[in-house]
Amino acid sequence: MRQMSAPAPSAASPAAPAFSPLYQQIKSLIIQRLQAGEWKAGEAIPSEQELAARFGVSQGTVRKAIDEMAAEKLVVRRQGKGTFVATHAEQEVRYRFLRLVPDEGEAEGKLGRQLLDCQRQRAPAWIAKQLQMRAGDAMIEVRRLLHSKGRPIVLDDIWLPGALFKGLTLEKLEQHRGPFYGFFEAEYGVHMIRAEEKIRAVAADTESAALLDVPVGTPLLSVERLSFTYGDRPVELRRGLYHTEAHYYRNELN
Amino acid sequence: MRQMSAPAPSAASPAAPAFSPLYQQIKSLIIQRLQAGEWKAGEAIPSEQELAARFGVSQGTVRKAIDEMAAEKLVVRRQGKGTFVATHAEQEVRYRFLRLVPDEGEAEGKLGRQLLDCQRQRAPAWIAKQLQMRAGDAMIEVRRLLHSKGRPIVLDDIWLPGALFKGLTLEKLEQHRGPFYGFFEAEYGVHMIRAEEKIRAVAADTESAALLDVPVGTPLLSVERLSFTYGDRPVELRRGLYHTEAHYYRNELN
DNA sequence: GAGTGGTCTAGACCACACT
DNA sequence: GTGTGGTCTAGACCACTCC
Repeated sequence: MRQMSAPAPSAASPAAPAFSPLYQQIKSLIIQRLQAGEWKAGEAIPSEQELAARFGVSQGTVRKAIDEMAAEKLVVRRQGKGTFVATHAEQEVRYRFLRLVPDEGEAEGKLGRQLLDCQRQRAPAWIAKQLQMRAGDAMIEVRRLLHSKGRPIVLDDIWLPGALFKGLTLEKLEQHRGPFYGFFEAEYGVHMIRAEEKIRAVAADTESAALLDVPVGTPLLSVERLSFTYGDRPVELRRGLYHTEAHYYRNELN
Repeated sequence: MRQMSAPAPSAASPAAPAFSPLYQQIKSLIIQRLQAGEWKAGEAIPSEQELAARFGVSQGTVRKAIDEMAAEKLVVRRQGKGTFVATHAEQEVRYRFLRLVPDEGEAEGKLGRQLLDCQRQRAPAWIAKQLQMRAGDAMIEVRRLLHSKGRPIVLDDIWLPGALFKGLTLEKLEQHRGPFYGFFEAEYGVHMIRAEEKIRAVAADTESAALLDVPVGTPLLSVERLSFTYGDRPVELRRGLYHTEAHYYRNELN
């Protein structure tokens, strides 16, 4: 592989220079292979030496590519062992995207899970738009409650593209233990690597109030999350209603 | 400077190995100088070559130290020009810590600012604890409103340690244009480099409802922010109440 | 001991900004 | 042109894991 240089001025390339450093190109190639499922979640990818040989670049260049991927949490480095495809199934990073923390005792204990519903539907326009599908396309909706110390804390409404999650049923979800994202990786090869959340304060309506066991009108945190897989493809939309009486949403600003 | 190696087994060092890579030591040294105010906000720090010579290490080692500092936004690299002390005063990063976004039109227009109050007080226990001071120590409280398109959106209550912000008055705050954090840097040498937020949904009480021009009981986002300067020293506590009818709090998960 | 990632070095060359 | 950060290389050695 050779450094891509700036286009010659005489060449017919009116717009994008399409230039990028070697290590970025290497990074893209590795991500392509990740996306293709060449290595499964939790497995080791080839060593830096081997990748360097394979791509015909120095180890330092591969290293810089992998450094960025580690920073983006696409992979995890382990000294002496290798570099591994990141997974939501591991103990340390379970509920990586859940920022809800109890007021007392930093470490949230085990969360109880109660599945309410799992239906095949046609995507309404506002959901289809965010998931980059067409209105009316097949979509799966899952609803569930999370409990902490026996009390309902989170009411989640989850929407998934039907094309990616063929055969997903309530039974399958119930059989699986642990977070959904670990299940999605193992069962459908869909890795959530990044998400955007829109947070608002709303009042509980009659249905959510009943499910969360609070009076109608109670202020709740509405958390709308759009999750992305490789290549910035949106693959999940969910809206959570959080009861923040004894919990809070924790965020770090840098 | 030489690599600090693991302690000899015979030496009397029962606990902490106190080992760290060279580039981490360099990073600490540079941060110490930042903290000491050797270079002011927005100024250039010495070139990588010069720092390497000064510390007696290779340029690559200094580079790695500065890479981390750039990732933590302590410093900003500019190719061809140099490396600069990060500042909240620059146009691009103003309101770096404010995550509130209007529903329509990603780019928040100019925010109107209305100062309500600035008082010297004694810190109550719950504030003193978070700011790592003693209850009863001198503290400054500032209250303000932020407006968007003429409507009040944010009600902020800000608490600062009196010892660090001597002579801060309502008049001084009013004279200054732009975000508080730029003002704090320029006037008091206090750089906010990181913050933690605790977010909940609450109901507007009579006072906040009046100030934000909403009915009592309206769900509001309560955002409690603890900001830190170098060395993880907490130097500001604020609580904001956000009206999220036409705005939302945007967050990115990685 | 062999294999992996982690650190450090020295030097070459490129891209960019100022003057 | 000079000086800055940005990329790439090649090689040495260290730290950790597993056999």
